[in-house]
Amino acid sequence: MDKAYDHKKHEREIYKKWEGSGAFKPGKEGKQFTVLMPPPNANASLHAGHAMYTIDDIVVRWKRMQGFSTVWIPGTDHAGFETQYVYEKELAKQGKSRMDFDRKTLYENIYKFVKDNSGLIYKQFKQLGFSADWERSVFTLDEKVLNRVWKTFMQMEKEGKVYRDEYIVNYCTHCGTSLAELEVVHEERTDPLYYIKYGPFELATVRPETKFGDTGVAVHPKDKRYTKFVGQEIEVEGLLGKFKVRVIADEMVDPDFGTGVVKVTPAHDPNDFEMGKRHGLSVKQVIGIDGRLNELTGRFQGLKVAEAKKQVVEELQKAGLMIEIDENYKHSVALCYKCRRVLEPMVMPNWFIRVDELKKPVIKVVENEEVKFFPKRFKKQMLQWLKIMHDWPISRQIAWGVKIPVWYEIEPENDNIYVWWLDKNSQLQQGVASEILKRGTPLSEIEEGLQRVKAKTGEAAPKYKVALDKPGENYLPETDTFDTWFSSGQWPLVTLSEEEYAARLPTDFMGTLEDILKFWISRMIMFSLYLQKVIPYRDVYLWSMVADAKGVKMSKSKGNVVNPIELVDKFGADALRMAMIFGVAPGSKIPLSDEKVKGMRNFANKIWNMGRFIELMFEAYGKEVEFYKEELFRPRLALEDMEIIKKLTKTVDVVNRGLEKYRFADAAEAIYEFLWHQLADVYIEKVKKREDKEVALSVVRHVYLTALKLLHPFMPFVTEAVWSEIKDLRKYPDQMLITSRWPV
RNA sequence: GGGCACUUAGCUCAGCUGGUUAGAGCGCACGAUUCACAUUCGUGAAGUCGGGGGUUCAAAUCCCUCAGUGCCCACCA
Repeated sequence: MDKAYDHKKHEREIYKKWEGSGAFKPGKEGKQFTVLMPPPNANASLHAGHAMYTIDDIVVRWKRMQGFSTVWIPGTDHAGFETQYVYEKELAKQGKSRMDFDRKTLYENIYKFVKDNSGLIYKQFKQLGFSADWERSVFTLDEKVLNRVWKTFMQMEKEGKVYRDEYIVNYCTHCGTSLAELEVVHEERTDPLYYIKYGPFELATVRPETKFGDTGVAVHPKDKRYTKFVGQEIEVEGLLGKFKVRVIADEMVDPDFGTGVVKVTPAHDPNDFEMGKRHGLSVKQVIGIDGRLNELTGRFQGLKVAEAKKQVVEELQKAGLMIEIDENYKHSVALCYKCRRVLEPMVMPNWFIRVDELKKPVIKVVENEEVKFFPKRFKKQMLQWLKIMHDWPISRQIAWGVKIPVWYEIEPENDNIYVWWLDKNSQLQQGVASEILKRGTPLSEIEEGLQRVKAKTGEAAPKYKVALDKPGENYLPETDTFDTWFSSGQWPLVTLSEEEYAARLPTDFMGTLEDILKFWISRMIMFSLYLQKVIPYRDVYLWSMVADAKGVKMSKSKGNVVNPIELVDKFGADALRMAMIFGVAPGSKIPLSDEKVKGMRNFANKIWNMGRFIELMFEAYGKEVEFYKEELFRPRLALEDMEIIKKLTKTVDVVNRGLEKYRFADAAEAIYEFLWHQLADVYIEKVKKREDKEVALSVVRHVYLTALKLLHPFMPFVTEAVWSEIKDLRKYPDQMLITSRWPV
């Protein structure tokens, strides 16, 4: 054996051996144990967060050694919005944008992009030693997933759980899609608050540029100052001349804010939208999906929102309508979580799922702990969120995703379908579908270059059919795609085959990052209960962010991002894995530093050298030892022999209990302490002085081999490496550690 | 504004349902070492357990309160 453990010399080879032996496949015997891998983005490369999948691997290896028929099913996610965003950045480098492509081409290009960039993450997972059954890998755009997702949608549509509605959504004019509330990030900003003259009132607003879309003005019902105006139509002087709005009284207005008067712009503010709905105000859209003011804004048409605001403010001042400007107004603004631009609340048609009924059983299984959360506090977080969860907007206006299987019927006399498409010369065109057809453009041309279809909702909505294929001549497809979580939410049902449901559902363990608790965990429980009347898994273990040595969250802007693969190169996979676990409480941040990983590399080396020492001792004294394979010299054991055996038994116990409770650090620390400070520092030092070497060696061999098993789930490579180096000292020299029996 | 955590050695953190000298990893100081390992070994310094109050024979551990930090949610015209 070499003097020091060189991970580079062993890791690759050992992994090949495992994989080639079929060790990652479920055994034919034993109870089923199933773990699903949270699918990383298909085109992603490994980041520190992924390294935490180590926890899943520990559980899987542990159960496999315990004799369960264990399988860890991996997969990748198409990650709709995330991926399209990355792709568009690539496009921008070539001076192009998504607007240069029809939808079909854009999808195909992204598909190719993803294919070209996928595979890397699995390679990296393998470098970390993950023992998943790679041949079972599922991609969320695989045929079987698509079929399942469409089937689900059709069932929900049939049962009235799906509806279309005009709804105010957060729209990112840069990314070209609406976002669910969950995807919105809020940021505290200081912006000017404008006090303007507004008919008989004065009022405060941060968005004077939306004034063109005002259809009402609101006061608090109990605000005596304004009671006499309620219900009246008032005339307001505006930049485009005078206009009339109705005064409404609504509880939502805070009489203490500003002057206690609010202008109501239902098309461009979520609260105003709600208020408008309550009082029957009309919705007047003045900002388009391109982020520019539209034809209803006169000379301001075509200006981007920020520029429009500037000009409107100037003109209000000139017109004497501006009273004062508070420059230090603090409020939070909604930002796109991806591009960090300010979102534009916008009214547009969306597909929704009614969650009231669907979430009830979810709340039940969380409350009575059929699904258990580790650490426990996430149960509360989950319940809190489930209770306020409202209808889920599942449509996204991006090309990269699972298409919504719906077709709209174009009626000759109806203007309820609006389309954007690239014509024969690749020029972007838009207009009302029925009118375009009347003007002689064939439907086939629109379909060919189709970018987007926007169909009205409510009474004006066109008839539609739910179908995968075009149901008739005069139809245009829905161009929206499903929210990524709509497909990944069905993960347990698509990774397992239907024949396996009975045996492997619920699955046993789900370890994932806490920040997708609401996006993903909740939806999986919901879909599994709705579609199969079964919970998707019994135990959910949430891990937290991987942070730097100081406990600060890693981020590119702070420059403290650690690349796990570099650490693996430097110190070995075992060292990184152990560093992720050691000294980390469940649910807390995981501080990662070179020093820590280095320390664990030293531990790996210690393990190696203990093996080396034992081998050398057996070479020197082995001939005299009746060491019939892993047996102890029971009748001649010394007191210190009994002691170390007792300590081993205790360690087995602590490791088991730690793993059972998902207290991985407890388990890891116990085995670390035992191997290094009990076995190496104390017992082995005594062995050197023993006269009855044959007895001591039988003990050291037994204890060491057993301890290697305990350590294997945490540090699989080095343990497997020494295990194989000292094969002649073992009873079954050909047996691999990965499939050996867990000590009891 | 509502909720959930956290505040213990220089740093990052363990200390479960209260009970003998409060622990680990890293770091630090001093020393050792041809005999498995310098990716080593030994010895050691270092904490009034965020502040205040309470319960108890006994509190880092339970309760109240104050302060700070982090996270989740809601909302901000």
